[in-house]
Amino acid sequence: MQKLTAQRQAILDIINRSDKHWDADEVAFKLKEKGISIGIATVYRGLAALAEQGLIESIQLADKKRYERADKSHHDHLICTECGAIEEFCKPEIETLQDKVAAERGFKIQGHQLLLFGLCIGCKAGES
Amino acid sequence: MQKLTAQRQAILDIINRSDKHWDADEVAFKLKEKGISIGIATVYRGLAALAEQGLIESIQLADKKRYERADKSHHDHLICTECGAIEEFCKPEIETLQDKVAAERGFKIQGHQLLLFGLCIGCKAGES
DNA sequence: TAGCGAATGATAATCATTATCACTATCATC
DNA sequence: GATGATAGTGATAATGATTATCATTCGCTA
Repeated sequence: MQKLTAQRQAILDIINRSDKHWDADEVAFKLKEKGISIGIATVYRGLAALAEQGLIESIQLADKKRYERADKSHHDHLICTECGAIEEFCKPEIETLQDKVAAERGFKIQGHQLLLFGLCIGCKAGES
Repeated sequence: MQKLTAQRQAILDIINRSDKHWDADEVAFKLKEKGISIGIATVYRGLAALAEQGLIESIQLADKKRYERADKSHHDHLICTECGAIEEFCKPEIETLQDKVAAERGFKIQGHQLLLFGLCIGCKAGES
């Protein structure tokens, strides 16, 4: 049984207070900044536990995992390959089509991940 | 300028001859099996080069990259979280919606990745 | 108060991937 | 044919995110 310990509450608090997509290091740094001392392994375990309990959301990028607040409606992500900015979007029609695909194949969906890679409006403007 | 060296041709040949989704280790093992000796770093570089040239396709999973033949029409993937099987599907309507989302935000799409996670038909049947 | 399961923290280990570096192959040009 | 420029190779060290280990500690319940 997972526990919501003081350390995990501190992690949750940081993530809940912003719209950022945090990685483990950033969370650890923020904790240090706030004068809270938590081992890096505990940060990783805490993030995994919170995500498992549905208290935060996780997205898996190529190199690392990032976590964000869970109290938002479901959405997917646009990722700028130039500056790394992460934007969110919501397109229920896409989800509907995904469900249809899965149903056609007798596949029981547990989750999905849709990432769109490209240039955000700012980086597109700065392109040669 | 990228070159299609003998090593890279050997790698390409392996991938083109099957419908598997290969990771670097599997390719290296297959090469060894065929009596071809290629350094592991060269396998990684070869796979990256071939993908960059569009001769093979790459998909980024959570833990590692996998590569597959490029001479298939575009598709996305269903991944069984139980047995690791990778199925392919094609849903042009989803791509259209993705383009629409990007256009709405002035985002210039370079690529995308859509993964559906769940239980394949076999594993679903075997569930308790 | 004792005992149990879960969590913590420091640190070592893992694993895919990338960097380094000395050397080689290819190819155009002198 | 020699020379250079450029890219590739292979062995191996390094990187970086994450996970495992293990002794210790916390919060509970019997």
